[in-house]
Amino acid sequence: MKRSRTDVVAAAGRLFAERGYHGTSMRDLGRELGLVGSSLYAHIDGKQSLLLEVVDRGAAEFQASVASAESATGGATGRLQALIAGHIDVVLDHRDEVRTFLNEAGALDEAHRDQVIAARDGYESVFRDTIASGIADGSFRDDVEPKTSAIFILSILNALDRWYRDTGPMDRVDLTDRVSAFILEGIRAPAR
Amino acid sequence: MKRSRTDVVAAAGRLFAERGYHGTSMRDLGRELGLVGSSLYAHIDGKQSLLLEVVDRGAAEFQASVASAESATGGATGRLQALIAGHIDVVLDHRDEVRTFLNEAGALDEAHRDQVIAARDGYESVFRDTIASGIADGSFRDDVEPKTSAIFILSILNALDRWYRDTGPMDRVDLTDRVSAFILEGIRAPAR
DNA sequence: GCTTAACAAACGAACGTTCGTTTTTGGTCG
DNA sequence: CGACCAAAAACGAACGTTCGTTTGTTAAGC
Repeated sequence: MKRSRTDVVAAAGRLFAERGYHGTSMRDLGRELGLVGSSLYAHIDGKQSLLLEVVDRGAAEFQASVASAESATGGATGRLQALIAGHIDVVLDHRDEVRTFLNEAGALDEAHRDQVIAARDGYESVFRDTIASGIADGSFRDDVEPKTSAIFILSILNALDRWYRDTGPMDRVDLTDRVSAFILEGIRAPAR
Repeated sequence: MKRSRTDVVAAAGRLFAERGYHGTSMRDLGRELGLVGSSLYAHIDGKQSLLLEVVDRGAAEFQASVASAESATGGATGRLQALIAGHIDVVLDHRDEVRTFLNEAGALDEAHRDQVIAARDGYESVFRDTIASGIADGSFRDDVEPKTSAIFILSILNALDRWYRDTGPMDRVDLTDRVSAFILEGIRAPAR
């Protein structure tokens, strides 16, 4: 049976996401593809480079998403909502790569791990800057801290894949609306 | 040098939290304590039972915290704030056990993993019920979903240990206030 | 001096990876 | 269309290493 390099990377993403890098053996990965472990080396350099490829794929999805949210209209609020919607789609459409990107970067060698951390920080800064500009133009409260709020928002978004299923009672538009409402309005009832 | 069982469990928590269960070898753990790997077996049954003990310790901290928040005053809002403050203290005062509890439960055998999942769900339900009672008495908006909101709140709280340091510019009271404000009020500026 | 802790050595199993060989594949030509 | 063939893919066996754990023995503490 002919397998392509892409098949191997996809299967690696699945297993790394599910069991972690150290919890996945090359023989496990082979079995996932109906192969014996050593056969994988016809397609890839080794386990570590496989992890790198999966993680890079996750990072690239976020980068593509943020690029397309650049053009959002509706001021800081509209821009933030576009960032949120884009993030949700990335997390849910590329679960395995994103999970690996978020949870298994620590298994990379130091140089690549530092790259991932820098990429995450750059991504976070887009949220931070959007919040800061919303404070400046009066869209957001002036007592929120951009840095802290950005982290709170990303904490919610990055945890979505742990519990949300497209097959559940809530569709993705509902989900996005609820996330946005929670972030923008909180849960307290407005004073009457 | 005399080591106690407690020392071993504490060191295991440290390494499991930092490198993951599968990323930590018994020889690594021995080295952490100035021992050779096989010496650990004078204190513990094996690696798996060590993981179980660390995870149980994390679960117990949450249980103790929720028990002491039972007596909070101030209606649903006060109760929720007490739950938040308690959760923050548990996460930051028991980082290693909590991290292991949250991230490494998948490395447990199925029976114990199911126990952990049940414990987490029970804990989440306290948040859910508090939110539901706050909706019922008018403290919270009536268009929030208790289940979804509880998950959002816990997503923020469980991610704290990834970025917050007590040594930073923000002390723990500040942190707790910012988290509470974000959850209760959101970030949007109130209409004028 | 008796219990407890730590050791060094060894166990079989599993790890990532290499290697030489066999099988499968897709294109080319009679 | 079937026969051939180079290239690619999969294999089984083996490598050196590391894994979790067991065992018998030595050192340390009350």
